[in-house]
Amino acid sequence: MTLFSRFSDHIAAALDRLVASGSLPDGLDRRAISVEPPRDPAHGDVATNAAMVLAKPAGTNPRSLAELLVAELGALPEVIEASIAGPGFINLRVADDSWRDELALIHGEGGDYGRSTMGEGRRVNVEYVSANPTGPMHVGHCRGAVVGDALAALLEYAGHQVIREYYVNDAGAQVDVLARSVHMRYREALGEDIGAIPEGLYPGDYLKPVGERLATDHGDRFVGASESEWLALFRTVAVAAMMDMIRADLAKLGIHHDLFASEAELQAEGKPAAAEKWLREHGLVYDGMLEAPKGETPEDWEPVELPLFRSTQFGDDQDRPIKKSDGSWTYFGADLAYHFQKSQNADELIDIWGADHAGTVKRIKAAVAALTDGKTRFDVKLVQMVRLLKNGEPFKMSKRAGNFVTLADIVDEVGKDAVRFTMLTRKADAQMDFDFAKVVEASRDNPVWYLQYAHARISRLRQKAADAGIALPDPAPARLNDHELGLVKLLAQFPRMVEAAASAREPHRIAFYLADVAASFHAWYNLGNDEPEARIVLANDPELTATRLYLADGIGQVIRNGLHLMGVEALEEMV
RNA sequence: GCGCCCGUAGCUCAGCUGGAUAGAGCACCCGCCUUCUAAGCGGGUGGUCGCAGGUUCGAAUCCUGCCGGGCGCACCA
Repeated sequence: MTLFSRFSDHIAAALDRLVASGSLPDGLDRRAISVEPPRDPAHGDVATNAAMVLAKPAGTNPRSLAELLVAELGALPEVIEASIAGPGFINLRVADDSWRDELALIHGEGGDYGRSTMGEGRRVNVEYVSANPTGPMHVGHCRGAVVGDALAALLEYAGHQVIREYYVNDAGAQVDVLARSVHMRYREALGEDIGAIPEGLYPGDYLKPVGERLATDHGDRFVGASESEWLALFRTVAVAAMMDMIRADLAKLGIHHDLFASEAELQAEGKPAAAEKWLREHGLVYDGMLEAPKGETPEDWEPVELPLFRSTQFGDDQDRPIKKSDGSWTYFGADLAYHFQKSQNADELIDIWGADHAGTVKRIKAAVAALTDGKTRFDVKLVQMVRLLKNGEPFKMSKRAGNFVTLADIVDEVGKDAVRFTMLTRKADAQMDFDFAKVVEASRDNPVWYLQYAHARISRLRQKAADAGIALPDPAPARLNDHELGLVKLLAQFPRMVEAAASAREPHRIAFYLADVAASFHAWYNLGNDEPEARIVLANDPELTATRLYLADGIGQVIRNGLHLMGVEALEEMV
């Protein structure tokens, strides 16, 4: 058990004893109690707000409750000082041995140090990427892909059962456009001069191989045929090819989904119709007139009666159509059924969307609330835009039609690790600059590099000791000095960071924490530049060398665990 | 016009779901440095947390109203 979770238990037990002795009423809500390191290390190692949070409901004042708690907590063997500060904080100073034990725990648990049972096995469906199957992944998809993937890993590590899902929009008009575009390429493959791809179709070269394959497989029988003869076939083949391409792009980023849900299959199985029926029975879908769009009304606006979902009943601004006037499902109508389907196999749902879809959050939240009776927790995480730069200047995209900066381009340019880490160095809902030059720069300014450098340096230290022929006895943790124990205290926060990041669903917190760890490691290492006796590898003191390597390895372990969560490789040496 | 997101040091951003004296990197200033192989190291200056109210023991954080920026607002996706 980690130190901070043990102290949570200590505090809970102390409160239990106060309840048992009649000093505190039973049944108080303890969820707001925090157990965390104080901002200022001078205040101690562990602080809790328990007295302040519980005083009012307990009908007492923070100060006197704090005094009772201090008496309890101060009696613990591993607490060497318990004091009350400010309005009622309880500060605890923890015995050095407890920190040494924590370092041993890091070694003992290895890759599992930081893993949590917080999620209690709850099934969480994370839907991310879900790019339309009409072309390769481009930069706009990249950030959401990384954030979703890192969040999935984080939730898994924090004790959830995670389903990584991709919704394939293979039923809408855009895939018909794709099929027609492929038909052009098919004719081209058969020797026809098709000229420029007409406006409105997908012009990209990536459709050529699809056309060629269709030409090979089917000859010229669809050249002059009417669309009804080939559209479905071309659509199926094209979507499959696009999804292969998208999966390959995602694989470059190290992303693999568990499940690809097809909108077309969903519709073929009658899921939207079933959802509509259910909603109508509950008075949540009715036939009504669609309101004109807010703001400027389009000139060609015509009122029309459509089946509308009562999303206003759940906080949306207007009721939303689930079918178009031609009888086909709207995107929302199908999406509603899709979320219902997801909710049947998961306890919680998370969608990762681009910020340009912010306007549709309310309606889909309304739909999930309606269909699950408000019982399924559902979060939509909006991921903001990424601005591409090179040395601070806007990155110019090629002007060639149909050419854009693809995800594959970016990964090929700077590597998977730089892409993934950088995408996680901002809150998802804040805009971000991605500078091609800076993310691969070998300098302090570049957190990916600085972090991998720290890890490589740690590997190098062990190598150096071996090269110097230093025989390493068992480490003697008692010889860790205060500065070094301070590093252990920072490492001990990793499990807390995992839980906090997972419950806030903010994987970027791991990135900031790791950058902090790396900076602290480098500072420690650099002490040896001025004072030779502060070096980690000391030929004349094998025991101290072993002790310091023990700490260095602990730092390396936490860095590895954190990077692993982010899907970034921990390097053994810089190349 | 309405909705959502954002506004923190000169710049780019954190700030652990309401805690203590608001932090980091860059830039700037002052030192140091041919190193545990390494692309530097140490320290310092710098803030009315957009503005004004409110909630309470306590607010950058929550609520309201303004100001400023971004995104969205059709049966598209």
